[in-house]
Amino acid sequence: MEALKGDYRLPRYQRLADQIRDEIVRGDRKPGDRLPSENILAKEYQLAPGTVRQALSQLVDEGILERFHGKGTFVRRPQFDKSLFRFFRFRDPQGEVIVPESQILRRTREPIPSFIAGKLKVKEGEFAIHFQRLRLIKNQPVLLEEIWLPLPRFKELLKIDTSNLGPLLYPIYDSVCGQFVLWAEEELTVELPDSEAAKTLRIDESEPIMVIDRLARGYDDVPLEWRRYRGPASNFHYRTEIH
Amino acid sequence: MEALKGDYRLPRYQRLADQIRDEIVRGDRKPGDRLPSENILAKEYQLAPGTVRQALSQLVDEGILERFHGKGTFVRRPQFDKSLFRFFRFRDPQGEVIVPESQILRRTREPIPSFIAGKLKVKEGEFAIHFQRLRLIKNQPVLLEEIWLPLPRFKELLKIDTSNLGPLLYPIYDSVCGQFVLWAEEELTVELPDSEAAKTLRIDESEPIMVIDRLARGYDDVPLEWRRYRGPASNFHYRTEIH
DNA sequence: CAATTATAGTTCTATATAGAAGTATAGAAG
DNA sequence: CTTCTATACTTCTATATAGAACTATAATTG
Repeated sequence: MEALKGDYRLPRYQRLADQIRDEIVRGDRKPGDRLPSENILAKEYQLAPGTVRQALSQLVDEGILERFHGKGTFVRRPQFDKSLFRFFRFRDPQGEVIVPESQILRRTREPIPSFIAGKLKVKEGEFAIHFQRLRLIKNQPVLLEEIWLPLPRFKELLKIDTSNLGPLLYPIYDSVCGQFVLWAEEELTVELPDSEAAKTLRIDESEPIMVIDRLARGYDDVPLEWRRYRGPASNFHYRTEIH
Repeated sequence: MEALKGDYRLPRYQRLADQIRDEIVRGDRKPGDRLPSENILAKEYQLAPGTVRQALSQLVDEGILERFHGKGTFVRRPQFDKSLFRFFRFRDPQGEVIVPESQILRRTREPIPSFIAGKLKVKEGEFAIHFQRLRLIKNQPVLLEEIWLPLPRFKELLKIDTSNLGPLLYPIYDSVCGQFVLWAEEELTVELPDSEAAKTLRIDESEPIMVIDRLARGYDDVPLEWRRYRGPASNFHYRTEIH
């Protein structure tokens, strides 16, 4: 027999949804966990089954839960295997998704630059993890990646071995740090590379590069990761949907 | 006393939602129209109020209807005034939205090129409207636009005066042709301009340009419009969200 | 042992009902 | 005329209930 927390003036289904979302955000319920059945939740909270169902429906719409007829309701686990590159939008000239290899150049712990601190909503001077990765296709560099992760949250990442990290970091964030990327915003510009980037990408400094800044967010829209891609603009192919 | 059409094996709320969506797609109900109240719909179709409400909720989620507490349920009208450039994603270097003027260079009726016919799901050789627009900021060309519209659907557009067309075409599609853009997909590449485009944009042929292909879709995801933007890649700023 | 059947648990669909809360309008009161 | 009040209509919240449809497991049957 649980009690609903939160503002009593809000509708009951809303308060229940808030409460369950909170349990997930705080880590009390983890991706893959099954929730108590609708009927059991109804009894626990002294609500009608329909009210419970309405609360769960809202969380399903938010992408936090998923339901399976006859099986149960579960905290949603990202389908990294299914849509491998949910956020990876680069394509070859034919429009097919490319899967470049990845090679980690650096992993350091350093004070976060103020520009990125602002994006990640972190105090200036805080420490962060800084990854530098090179993405290659047939040993030809195609992308240079700078990745910044705020530090208390991702500290486990400093411990693990970087050599056997695959190209997909988001599943690692999930499994190692319990951090869960739900959506992201990206900004694209075309620039000329600085001399260091030109050298790493093995291009001339006069060749334009595509710059993609991404801010990835988790539950509650909290900023989790900032990254910047840089690669030769020629043969670049980016695809997106607007709703 | 109406009867539900559609496959009788589908749930009733689904059949009702399909039916109402169909009425909107066919133009029997137009943006801004108010639907009969939930109770009246329930009586008309011999359904429980909750079942009707579930059907309407689905259409609200799809973005086709909107509800107002105490007022009624309405066919959604796009908020062109509110988010002026819902699909316009170019920004200045500071990230602010730019509103370039627009100047229509051509409006012709011609056979649709096969590449675009495929995108618009139209038979090759069909006729279409082809707009060519130039977008300028302080009389400086920044974008060249090619717009293709399939012809039976947009025939009213051939009649109207092109001189007083504003920068926003989608409200025109809605008011003049009853066509309603709901979402779009875009593909970005960087290329070198052909000599004609270079001349129109007043740039050198060696200066890279950003190419954005957009396919805009309406109810039922039917392709409505194909357009291609081309503009100097420098000072380009594109922003999007991925979910 | 393998295949079928029964059973219990889950979500899903649907009905019926009641009152709260917001909106618009007509009429009364000042 | 302006303001308040009553009324009717709308969506919104909530309860209670029943059975369908789907899943997993245990028990039974061959």
